[in-house]
Amino acid sequence: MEKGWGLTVEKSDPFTNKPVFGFNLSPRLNQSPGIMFPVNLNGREERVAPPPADDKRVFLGEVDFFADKRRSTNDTFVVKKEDVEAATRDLNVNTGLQLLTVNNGNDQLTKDDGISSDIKDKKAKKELAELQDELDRMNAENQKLKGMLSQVTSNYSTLQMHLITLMQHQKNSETESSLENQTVDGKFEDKNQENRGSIVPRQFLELAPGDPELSHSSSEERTISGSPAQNKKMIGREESPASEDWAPNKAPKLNPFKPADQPTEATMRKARVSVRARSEAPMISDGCQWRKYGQKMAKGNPCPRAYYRCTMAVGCPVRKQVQRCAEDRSILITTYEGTHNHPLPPAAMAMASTTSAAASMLLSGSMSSADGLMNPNFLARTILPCSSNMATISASAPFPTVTLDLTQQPNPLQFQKPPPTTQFQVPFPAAPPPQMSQVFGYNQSKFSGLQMSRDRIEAASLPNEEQQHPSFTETLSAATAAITADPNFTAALAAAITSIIGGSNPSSGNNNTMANNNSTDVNTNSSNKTSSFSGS
DNA sequence: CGGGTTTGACCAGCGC
DNA sequence: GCGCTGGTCAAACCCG
Repeated sequence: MEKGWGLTVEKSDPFTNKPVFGFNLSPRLNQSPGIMFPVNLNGREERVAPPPADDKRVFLGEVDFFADKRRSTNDTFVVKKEDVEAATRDLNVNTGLQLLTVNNGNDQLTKDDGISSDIKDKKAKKELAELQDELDRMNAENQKLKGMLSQVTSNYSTLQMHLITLMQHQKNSETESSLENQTVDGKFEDKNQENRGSIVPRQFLELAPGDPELSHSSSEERTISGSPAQNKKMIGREESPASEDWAPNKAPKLNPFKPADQPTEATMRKARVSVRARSEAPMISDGCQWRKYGQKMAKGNPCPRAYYRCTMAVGCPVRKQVQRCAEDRSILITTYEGTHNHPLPPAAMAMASTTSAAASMLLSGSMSSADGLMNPNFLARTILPCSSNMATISASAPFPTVTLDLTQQPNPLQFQKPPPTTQFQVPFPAAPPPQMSQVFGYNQSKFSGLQMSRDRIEAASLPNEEQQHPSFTETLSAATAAITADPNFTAALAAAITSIIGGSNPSSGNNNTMANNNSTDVNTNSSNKTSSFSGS
């Protein structure tokens, strides 16, 4: 090879701006630039087909292959100066590649003069590259095994929950008819009907601990907890006098179902909905009345975590935790747990519906499809296909948690160019077991509507009645906007969830009699959003 | 004075 | 068994 210029060519990823590959060119690069590039790889020449002018991806893939090979050698090849100029010109014209460096031929010659040291250097670098490749392979294998372990664990949990659910449903079927006839008046029966169409799955409501009506607890049963000392002795601290009104703690005792049902109930009760929103206020106003009952410093976060319980009714089991995000203290993380057992003003009812719906959505989704829980991210994408960056589901947390991240605006591109359709698969099988629809109190079409929000986006212009549901994009955008404008975001958030679930009007829920209540906590704008989002 | 907050103590669960 | 951590309790305190 004669003296000349070394030529190193790299191409950057147009999105990340990072080099995605690079290679050295031989002196004969300019021979047939429009057809084949002679590329010198590890001492031998190969020819690389130039990319189709309109398809960069093909080219990227092809050259990526060579880029891998290039890692095993740091050869720099020598070309003539005039060839460099021609090659550069041809490259720019034919491929859009950029000439990054041109090595001076004299420097190259100096390197070539020390043949032995150069060979040693090459050998060492080659070994290093091989070790690096080996390390990469091991890392990849490790990640693969981790993923497999996670899947197996999740799958086990899913199957376990599924089994418990089926068992409970069987018991429900056995006891339902008799229980429905035992209502003191027609009140429960009416609400029961409403619950079936509510966004809150009936099972979830039934399991709402301490709910005197929805849990079918008779007044006599409710008074059982009036013996704190006894309860504390029998069940432990959770039945302490101070917590006697805390339905979650006494639910196992009051539940008419058999002990075999309790694991499911505990899981349902522990489902949580976490909302991340930017707020300078110490606590988000969500329409409920809360009493602070504790504060702790949580590990890994310099900001204390505050514990609140709902005080709108004696014995309401709903709790929430409020903590600022350690990374960004302008973000307030509010975690809700439980279901209200009392009438609520519209704003509070919206949040109650939100948390219940989101929690039940998580639980029902995970229990209905092993595939869903096997990959929590997949489940999250499936539940909220248009907002994978806004809603996440944690299956590994101590309690299943839905996290709604409302700190950022949705990415418009994400909705205009959705991911491949495989990510939009409905977690339910095409024909879900009939007991599933019954157990969770909503029909498949509603849940399917949740999955079809992308279709709604695409067909938003059609004046079809069924498409008048706002897409999740629209809803969440509006919700986020509402939060930005007003920390009292309950209705907007509820609207988002409600829309996802299938557009059940919150006012048709079990507390619809409160819809006309005048609550000072109700934000007018938010209320309007609620009604408009769930209008159909 | 009633209701809410603060804060140290207590308990349960979990990992080592 | 021990220590750590999260969750809760409850007396003391604060405030309107």
